[in-house]
Amino acid sequence: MLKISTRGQYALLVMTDLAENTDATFIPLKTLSHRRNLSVKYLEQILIQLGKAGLVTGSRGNNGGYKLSRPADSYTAGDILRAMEGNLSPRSSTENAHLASAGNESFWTDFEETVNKYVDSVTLKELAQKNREFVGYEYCI
Amino acid sequence: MLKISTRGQYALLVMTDLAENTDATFIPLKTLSHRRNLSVKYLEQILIQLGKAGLVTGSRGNNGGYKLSRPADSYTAGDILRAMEGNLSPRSSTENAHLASAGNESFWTDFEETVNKYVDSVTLKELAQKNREFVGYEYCI
DNA sequence: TCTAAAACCTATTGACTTAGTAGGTAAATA
DNA sequence: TATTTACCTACTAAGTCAATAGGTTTTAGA
Repeated sequence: MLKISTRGQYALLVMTDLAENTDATFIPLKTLSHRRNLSVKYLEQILIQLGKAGLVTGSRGNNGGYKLSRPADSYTAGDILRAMEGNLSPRSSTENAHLASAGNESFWTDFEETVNKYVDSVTLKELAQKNREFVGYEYCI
Repeated sequence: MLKISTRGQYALLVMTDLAENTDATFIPLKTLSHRRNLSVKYLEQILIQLGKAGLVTGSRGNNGGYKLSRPADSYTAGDILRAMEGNLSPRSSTENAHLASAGNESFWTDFEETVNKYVDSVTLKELAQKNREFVGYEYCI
């Protein structure tokens, strides 16, 4: 159905939260989960996956938590979504012989390319900035 | 997972099959299903849905079948996919309050717009043409 | 008018995916 | 040593989706 999973969407949100934290401190899951009103256990799965993909760095124990592994402007939205969703191909990877009518193969590869090009045109820094603007506006009400 | 359902993919294939039929005759499901090696009953669901969307016209009884409702170059791939998938929004329509952090709202609306713009840039006629070229090539082996 | 061929309709199953929960282990700090 | 945190692994309940199946209605032709 051409949907990005909620996990992918949450990942994008949490990454913007981490991006707002410019100093090198770690932010614990508890704080992040509270900000987004999600269970710690659920967010955990997302951050562990982001960690395995190298996008965030975790630190255990007291004063531990998560932070971005790199500067915010070095991430694209695509980096984050692909880390959660796998590739962004509009076709299932389970090869289906019936569907392999290679006539419109290029339609699908171009489709995927279009999607990737878009999500890679937006940086995490930009997302965080927009988010901050919006939150600011919200607080002004 | 950003996938187009197999039904959507089949729909695109079947529509190209119908597009090759330039005269006004109806092609029965039996023929179409044989060409794509799919069960009649399964293809049926797809064509009924395409019919309800007005993309194909069915005729019952002897010598009945399906044909395109309009000339092939008046369809875009997007018309066909949306008829099968509903809208092509990368987010689920079931509103999730947690995810409504409108900061990156524009990211998602632009995402959808990018997808729609792409799928609407390809006409059924072009798809059918590519398919024909490929089949020709295949037969030459 | 009968018969066959076709579209059309509605339900169901079985496999898979996914959102969210839960219980536990390992590491780091105070 | 105790607390705080990340990290790991499993599970469940709901939903989606591909594919099958049994039936009804319409149409053309014999």
